[in-house]
Amino acid sequence: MKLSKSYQPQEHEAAIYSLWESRNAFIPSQKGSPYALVMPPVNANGNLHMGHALTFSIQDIAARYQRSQGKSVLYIPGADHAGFETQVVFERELIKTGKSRFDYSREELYKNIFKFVDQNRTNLHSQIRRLGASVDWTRYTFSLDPAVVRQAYATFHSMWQQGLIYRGERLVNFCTYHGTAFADIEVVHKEEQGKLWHISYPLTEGKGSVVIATTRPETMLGDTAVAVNPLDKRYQELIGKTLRLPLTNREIPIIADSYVDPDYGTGAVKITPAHDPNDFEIGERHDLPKVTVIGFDGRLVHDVPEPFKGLTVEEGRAAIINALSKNGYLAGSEDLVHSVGHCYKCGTVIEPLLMEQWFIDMKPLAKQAITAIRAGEIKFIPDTKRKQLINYLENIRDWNISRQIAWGIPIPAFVNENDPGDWIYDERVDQEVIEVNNKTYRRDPDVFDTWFSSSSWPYVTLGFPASDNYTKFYPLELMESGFDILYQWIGRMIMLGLYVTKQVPFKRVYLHGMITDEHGRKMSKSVGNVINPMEVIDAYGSDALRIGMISGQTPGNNQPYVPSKVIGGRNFCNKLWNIARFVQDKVESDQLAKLSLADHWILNRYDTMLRAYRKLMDNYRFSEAYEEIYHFVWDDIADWYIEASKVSLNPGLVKQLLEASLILAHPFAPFVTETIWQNLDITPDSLLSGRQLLDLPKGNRRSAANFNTIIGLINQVRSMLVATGTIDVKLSYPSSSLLKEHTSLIKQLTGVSSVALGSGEVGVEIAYADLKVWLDISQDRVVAYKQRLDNQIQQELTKIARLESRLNNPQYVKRAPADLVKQSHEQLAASKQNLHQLKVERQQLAR
RNA sequence: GGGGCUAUAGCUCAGUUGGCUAGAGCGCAGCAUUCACAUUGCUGAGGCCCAUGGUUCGAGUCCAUGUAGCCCCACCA
Repeated sequence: MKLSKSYQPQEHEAAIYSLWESRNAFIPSQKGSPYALVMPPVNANGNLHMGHALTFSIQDIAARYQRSQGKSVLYIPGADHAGFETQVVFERELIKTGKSRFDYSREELYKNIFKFVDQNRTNLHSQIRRLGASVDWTRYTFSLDPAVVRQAYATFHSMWQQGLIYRGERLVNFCTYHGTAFADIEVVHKEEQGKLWHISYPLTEGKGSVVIATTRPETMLGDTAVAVNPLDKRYQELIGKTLRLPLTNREIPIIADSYVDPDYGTGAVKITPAHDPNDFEIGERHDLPKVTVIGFDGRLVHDVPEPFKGLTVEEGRAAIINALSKNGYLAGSEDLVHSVGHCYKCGTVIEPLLMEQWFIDMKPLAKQAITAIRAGEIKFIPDTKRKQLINYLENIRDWNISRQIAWGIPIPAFVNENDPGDWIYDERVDQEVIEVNNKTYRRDPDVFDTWFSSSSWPYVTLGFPASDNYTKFYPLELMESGFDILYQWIGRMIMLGLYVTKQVPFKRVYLHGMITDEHGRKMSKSVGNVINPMEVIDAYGSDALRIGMISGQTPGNNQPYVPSKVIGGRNFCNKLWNIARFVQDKVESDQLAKLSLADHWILNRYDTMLRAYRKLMDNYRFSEAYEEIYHFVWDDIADWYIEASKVSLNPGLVKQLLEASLILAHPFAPFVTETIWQNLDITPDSLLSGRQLLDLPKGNRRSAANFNTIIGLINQVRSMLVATGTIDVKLSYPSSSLLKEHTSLIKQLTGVSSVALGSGEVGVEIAYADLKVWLDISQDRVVAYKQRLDNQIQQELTKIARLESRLNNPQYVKRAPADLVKQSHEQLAASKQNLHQLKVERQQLAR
């Protein structure tokens, strides 16, 4: 097919992806050493966003580059049921139809969400394809696939047996709107303006009272003690005595605990073990009863005096303050800013509530992980994330894995109907009640935290425990993810991976930042600055989006979405396209002619660039590697080599260079490079995808240097022409074979009207290295150019001064590496030579 | 309270173990244009690399302190 005038991505992308799939291009080659990476499973409840565009671009560039290195690359796609997240999205849809989750049984809800997710998944798959991700669809994994569930159960069971999982009544972070508990890590803390209330609790015996300070007066109804610091002189006498709890008349003890800070508030703290994590611990230490006064609906319940029963926490607070004040118990208040936990989805204040849940004892797991990370078994890009993760692991707390929602993997545990302490493991989760040893057991209605199952991702996707894939590809070479889930996913994968497989799950972690809008603000619907990656693809093409994501990108930092970078990428694709058009028009054979100076030059450039490119790609420095290939294609090939080819064509070499460039650019711009490949009759049956980098012959250095001199001279002439604003200039040159050979090129690229051999000095002289030419420009036009020359002379003089002082410094000569000193000498010599030339030229013009 | 990040051209950002005469894209100014490409070509302007001190022959890069932004963790009642 004849290539159109410019690259139109929309006309080719879909067909190209289908071609790759139909030719099994992304199934591991089985040749070469294995290289595996796994796509972080996409939440199956919405559309791809810019973060996905970034993450898949990075992963896919790595995957495609490794194929070009001859590796057997496995890149596994997947989706996550995303338990709570998805249920929230689904609920929002339900509310639009006038229903709520309470209109359905758990089973019905589960089925409906499954349907919703299933539709969404197909949509997501097509979006992943549009981004060009070279994933092996035959190994696609969904987090509710039997294998994933089986592994979650196996891990749960074995941890339970080893005592790493326990069930206990603890204070959990409960969202009263969503009706479920969360892990500590999922709670969002916000600074809020609040009040510290001072309340006076009278002594049971005798006169006097103790004034306590609290931000949550409503929980006083559940107080079971007041604590003071054992060393606090003010309260020394009172320890062991009792107080009468206002509004309830319950008697509570004054206890001593070193947790209490005598300098904060009044130095006396009310203790509510059922509603505050610290109080819970103090309660455990002092064996205090736990009085629950807030229910799972967020209302005051249970052991609460009548007037307050049924009020919300907020209403209760006001009512209690009012009652305390009326009865003379309120001793004052002060403003304070404190941090309050909120549900990360709906913003409801998280209530610490007593609840029985399944917990994982994280300390031993974290310890193993820290050891492995410290031993360097996992490389972090950037390395600072390693320190952060270790810091987190060192302070880790137990992980609550129970969730009170419908959408998720049911916990395979049953409790004896007649003995709440008798729990057994059983996988018959499709039954609510089972009989074991003539006893009736009822299923735990809860489901696993999604992260519990997704933390097994690196090995479940490979078919652990018994599969060739697992043996061959585990541990993964690369885990690429956003740094926002460093703790909840990366950390847990490492811990569970070590626990289950006895190996680290991956050798390298690459963490990208968040995509913000152009001014560094988070993309959010309410601000209205969200950009849909599919619309960017519609407008500029998939390759352009990938390049926009990757150029100027560094790991570990947030990065703004900058449209101009996408446009730059689009333009680059078009540049490749037009180089291909030139080849299609002008190159009729693959005959390799005798190498010209330009040929030697471009081969030299290729060699230099290829080495830099490889080194950068091997070190996951994609942005810089892209710059290498970008400048090679645009500056070297398009601006110089193709121009030289118009004068003198070496068909075989032009073609080879195009092929080589396409292979190099392919990881960044897979669609346009493959489209060109398919349309150019170069090896028609094969795909570009998967081709290995080409080694081309090296150019002769002297020949290359000679061509470089021509380039320099052309640049000088151009500069002069622009500075003098002249047209229709005749160029003459003294006898020189180098110049003679390139007269056409010089004429074409400078735009002079003629290039001819001349013996006399006409007009102004232009010199570059050992070449000189004359331009018939009258002396009076060169004022601007003279100014430029003067500037250049000045620059050269400062440079020489700097180099000389450096070389006159005996310490430098003594201590700097020898080759560096040698280089300085060379630079100085070159500078002096250059200065001389500039001066000669300047003198010429001065006449 | 603990941990971490950022500060470089008008904008958005690169700059690996110190060797920099500090780069890119976009933007800006001027010129060109039927010849692969206006998704173009050419020429150019534009920077006390946040501040101060230190280490070093040499610091954008390393160290310390400070200033200004930002993120994460945490049980300040």
